[in-house]
Amino acid sequence: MIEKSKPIITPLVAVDTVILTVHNNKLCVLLAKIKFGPFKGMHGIPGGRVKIDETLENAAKRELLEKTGLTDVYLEQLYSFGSIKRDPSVRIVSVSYFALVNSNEVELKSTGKYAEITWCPVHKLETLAYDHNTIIKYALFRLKNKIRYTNIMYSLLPNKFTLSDLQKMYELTLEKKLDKRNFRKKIMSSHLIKESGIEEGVSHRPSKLYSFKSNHPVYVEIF
Amino acid sequence: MIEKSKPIITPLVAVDTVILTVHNNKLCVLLAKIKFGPFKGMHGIPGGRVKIDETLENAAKRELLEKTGLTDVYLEQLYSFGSIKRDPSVRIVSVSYFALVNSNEVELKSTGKYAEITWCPVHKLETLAYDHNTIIKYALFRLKNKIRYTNIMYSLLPNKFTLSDLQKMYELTLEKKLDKRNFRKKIMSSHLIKESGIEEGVSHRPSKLYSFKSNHPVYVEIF
DNA sequence: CCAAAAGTGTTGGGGATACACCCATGA
DNA sequence: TCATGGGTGTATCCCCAACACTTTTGG
Repeated sequence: MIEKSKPIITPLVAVDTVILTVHNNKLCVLLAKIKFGPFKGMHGIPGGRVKIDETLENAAKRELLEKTGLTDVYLEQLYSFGSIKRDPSVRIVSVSYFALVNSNEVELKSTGKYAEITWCPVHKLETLAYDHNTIIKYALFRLKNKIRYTNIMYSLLPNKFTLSDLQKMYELTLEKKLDKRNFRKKIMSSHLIKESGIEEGVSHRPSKLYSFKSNHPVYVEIF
Repeated sequence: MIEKSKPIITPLVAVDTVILTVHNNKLCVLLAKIKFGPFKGMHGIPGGRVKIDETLENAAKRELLEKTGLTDVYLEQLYSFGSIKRDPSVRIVSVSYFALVNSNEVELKSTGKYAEITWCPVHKLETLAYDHNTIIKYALFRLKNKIRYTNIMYSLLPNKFTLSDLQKMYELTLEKKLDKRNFRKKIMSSHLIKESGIEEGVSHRPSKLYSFKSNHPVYVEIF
């Protein structure tokens, strides 16, 4: 399987992962400051070469684990980008993924290749390395659509949450206010979540807590 | 950019294209009989390695041109498949595309790598080479969804067509009968097509001909 | 009793579905 | 005049959007 003494005439394969969360009441993406190469000093989403003996998804999971310490989150392949000069130094095809994480469960870790790692609001992005602005836009587009007919919000929220929490997630993602009564009707009629206790220690009427029935993707019309 | 005397430790990159059409009143996929390699003798969708100096989309267009002689058809990236053993002899990541063509405009051409090329009804598929059954299923899923909110049927039909022709395309793709009156109302209110003459030489009331206003993808809610 | 967020019902309009008959043409 | 497919309108239902007040708790 391994050929020797041949020039590389194939594009290389990398995986780039758009890791999204809600942090400080804003939809954010995980960015890393790049230490080496043509985009040294710029920020970008984490990524790296796919090893010969790992699947694309496993490469994305490896990246995710390194940067966030998380394993069981929603992860989905987005699109493959193959412009010839997206990396000016070498021909790389990037298979992009997007992940949804709950920022409270994450401790950001820098690793060898990156200088620092931060959450950056998706609507205040500087110019990023490679074609990463494009990739993030694509991820946001996909996310906006997908929350209308799946339960993938489970991956953005803690296990138990209030309906107001959930509504806020939808509002931040869709970038618009939603009507509270209609929102609740739709969510409840989707049967994706179940009651799961009562909030405590708040100085107002305590809300019911809910949790998703499934922590795996389920497809149902919601909106 | 080209490194010498190093073992290849990166997966190779290929493009596989699901070419769909309506032929003999059935939704069909273009299959090719494979001449060489581990799947010799089996059928599969056309594909091949991506060259170092061509984009993914251009690789798919090249494949399409070779097999069908067509250039200006609807072509969209589907998904990238990267199982480690999808090709048992070498690690290949396949970026899949799907295309819609009008079978009347196509003359199928065999080329070096493939023994024969045929249209095969998508619901009568044998077991194909690689993971090509999976890829085709994925393409059909995408197509079924996409015709509900885009004009991509333009690529499956001749330039001028009747509303009955169009309805038949939808029915074959969605695998269900549609109500004629409601279908026409929805299509007309989408404003995607325009009147374009009258049918001639039929032994019944001649139908109006229509054509798509745009032969490029347009997104509009239809169904 | 006040502040703060939770929780809850009704109405009206628009779009989708269901359904059946007349029309234009060639043979 | 008949066979063939082309072409059209209406009634109903359901879903969605719009909208404001009461409830519960802690301080």
